[in-house]
Amino acid sequence: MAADKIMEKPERSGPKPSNRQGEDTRRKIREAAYETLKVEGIKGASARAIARTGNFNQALIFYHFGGVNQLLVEAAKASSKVQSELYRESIEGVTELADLVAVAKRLHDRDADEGSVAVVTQLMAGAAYDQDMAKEIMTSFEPWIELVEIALTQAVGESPLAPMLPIKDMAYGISALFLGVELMSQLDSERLDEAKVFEMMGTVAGMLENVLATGSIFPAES
Amino acid sequence: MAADKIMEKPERSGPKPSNRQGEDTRRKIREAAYETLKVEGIKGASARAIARTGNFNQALIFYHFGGVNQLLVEAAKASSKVQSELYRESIEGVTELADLVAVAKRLHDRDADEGSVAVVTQLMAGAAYDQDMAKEIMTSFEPWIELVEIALTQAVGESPLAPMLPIKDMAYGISALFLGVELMSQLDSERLDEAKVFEMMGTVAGMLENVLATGSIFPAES
DNA sequence: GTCTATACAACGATAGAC
DNA sequence: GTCTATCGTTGTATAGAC
Repeated sequence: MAADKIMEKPERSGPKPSNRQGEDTRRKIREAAYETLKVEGIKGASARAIARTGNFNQALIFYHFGGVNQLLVEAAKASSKVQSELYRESIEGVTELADLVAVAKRLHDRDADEGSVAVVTQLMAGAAYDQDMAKEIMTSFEPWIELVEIALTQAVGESPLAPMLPIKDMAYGISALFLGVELMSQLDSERLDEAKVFEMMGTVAGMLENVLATGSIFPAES
Repeated sequence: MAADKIMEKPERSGPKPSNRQGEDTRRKIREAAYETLKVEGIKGASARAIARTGNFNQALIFYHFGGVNQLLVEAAKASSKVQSELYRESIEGVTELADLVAVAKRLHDRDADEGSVAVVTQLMAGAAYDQDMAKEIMTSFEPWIELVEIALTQAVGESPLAPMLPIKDMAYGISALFLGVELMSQLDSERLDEAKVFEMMGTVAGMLENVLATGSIFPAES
C-alpha cells in the first residue's frame, strides 16, 4: 500500500508520458487546435470543432491536455516559439529602427496566410477574462516581445542616450501597436491601408533614428 | 388577400416598433448586453447570461434583436456613440499631438472602470471570423477613429506639410496602437507599464510636432 | 494510448399562452 | 410586448471497451 502511494504519478496537470508515440498525437492535436483557432476564431474553437479539424476523437483533448483552454494555450506556446524563431535571424540583422518596421511588415504580409499573429490576438481576447489563461498567453507572446527588444537594443546601441532609454517599455509599446494593427486589419481589410500604416511607421522610425544619432530630443521647444 | 400582402410589414431584419414603451426594453437589453460583455467577455456573453444580468427573459433578445450577435452589435454601436461623445469636447480642445496623447491616457485610465474600449476589443476578436458582424463592429468603432482624425487635423493644421499628410491613415494607425495597448493591458496589468508607454507616446508626439513646425522631415539623412 | 458511448449542462431559437 | 415551455444542438467531460 505504501508502495502504491509512492508509485502514484502526479498524473494530473499534465499527463506527460515523457517519450512515446503519444507525443505524435499531442502534436497533431496542437496543430488542429491552431488551425481551428485560425479559421474559426476563439468562439469556434471548441473541443468538437478541433477534433473535427484534425480527424481525431474529441476525448483525446481532455486526456492529453486536460481541457480545451489548456490545449489552446499549449498550441499558442508551441506556435509562437516556432514562428518567432523564424524571424530571429532577420531581427539579428537589424541595425536601424526602419529595418524593424520592414521585418514587421514582412511578418504582417505573411500572416495573411500563416495567421500566427491573428491566432494570438484571438487568444488574447478570449483569455482576457480568465486570469490563469491570461498569464500563460502572455508568456506565449513573450518571444515576440523579446525579438522587438533585441532589435531595439541593436538599433539604439551606439546612441549616446541609449543607457537611459526604457527599452523594455518601448518593446511593449511597439508590440502593442503591431497587435492592434493586426486586430483591425482582420476586421477591415479594405479600409485599413496597412501599407500606408507601415510606411508611416517607417517615417517615424527614421525621425527617431535621427534624434538618437543627434542625441538631443527636442531641437526646439514649441 | 392582396390587402394582406400590402399590410405585411417587412418585419424581419429589425422589428422596430418605431415609438413605444418597448424602446425602454430595448435599451435595458442593450445595457445588459454591454455589462455582460464587459464582465464576462465575448465567450460568456450568451443570450441566457445577458438575460440573467438584466433580469429579463431570454426570449426578448430574439424578439427585439433577432439574435445575440445582432444585439451585441447594437450595444456596441450605442455605447461607442455615447462614450465617444463624452470625449468630443476634450478632443476639440486639442491643438498639439501631445494633447491627444493626454486625452488617450485619460480614456485609458477611465476605462479600467468603464470598460468601453475593453468591450470593443472583445467584440473585435469575436467578430473577426464573422464577416457581417465584422463590418458592423468596424462601423461602431468609427466614432473613435473620427475623434482621432479631428485631433490630428487640428494639431497639424498650420503646418506647411499638412496638405500632404495621410490624416485618415494616421488616425487608423493611432487608433490601432491604442487598441493594442488596451488589449495587452487587459492581459498583463502588472508587467505592462502603461504610464511609461503613454509617456513615450508623448515624447514621440513632441518630436513629430517639431518636425511639423519645421516643415522638414529629415534634418540629416542617416 | 485511443476510441465509442454517453451523461449532462448550457446554448440558440421558436411556439403559444397571457 | 412579455413570459413559459420546450426542442434540437452543441459544449465539456468522463467511463469503459479495445
